[in-house]
Amino acid sequence: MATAKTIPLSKRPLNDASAGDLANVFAALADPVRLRLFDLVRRAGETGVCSCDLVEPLERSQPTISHHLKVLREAGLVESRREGTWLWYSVVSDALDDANAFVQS
Amino acid sequence: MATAKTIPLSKRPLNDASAGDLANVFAALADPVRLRLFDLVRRAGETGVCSCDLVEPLERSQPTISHHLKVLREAGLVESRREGTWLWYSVVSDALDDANAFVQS
DNA sequence: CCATCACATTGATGATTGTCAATGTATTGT
DNA sequence: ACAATACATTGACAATCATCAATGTGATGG
Repeated sequence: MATAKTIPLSKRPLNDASAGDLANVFAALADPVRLRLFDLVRRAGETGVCSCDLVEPLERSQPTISHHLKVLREAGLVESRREGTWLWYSVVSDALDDANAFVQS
Repeated sequence: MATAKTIPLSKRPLNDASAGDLANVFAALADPVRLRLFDLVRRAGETGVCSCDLVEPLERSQPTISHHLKVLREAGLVESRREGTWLWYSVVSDALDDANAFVQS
């Protein structure tokens, strides 16, 4: 007899926990400035981009950019590496896998 | 000589307008209840699902569900069709195309 | 016409958010 | 040690949001 446990994960409706996790990722992308930030970081590839080069093109104050980068970092979408006084941001690979799977199907 | 106009759209950094549109879509998905709502509606296929069947599984009040469905509708992700006193919700096909393209690359 | 059912709208409340000026904290070069 | 640079944190404010109780609206059936 078929029980809930026999239903493959992908066929089961979203439970509250997974929905919460996914919603956090989408929330990180739910702001124009953060979307453009992520886009710029992603374009920079493995090398990444210095956050000092992100303030001007986005026309926001330095604290605002810093705040948005923190949101992206805490959502697991980007990571930073110190190089002297600079911070280089790059995308976390596979960070968008769940989001991708959800939006795809 | 290469000018900005010769760069294909997909290779250009996100401008503010497209970022705003995309952010609106992600904002609609940035809530656990709405994610699960969208998931349930999508699972219902072309037929769609009566919104009366969405209140109980999500454990929210009827006005709250109604509010979230409105958000999804205004984001262009779902549409509704009247059937007597009921409203049947179904997904708008291709509504996630832009989001998919962004998350994919 | 009236009661009922399905759903939307209103109004209120507490929580979260985007933004910036001011300030704090590392790190580097002198 | 000091000044300068890069970035983070704090504190404040207006705006938006998720939620629900109460109420409104529109369709159906008797």
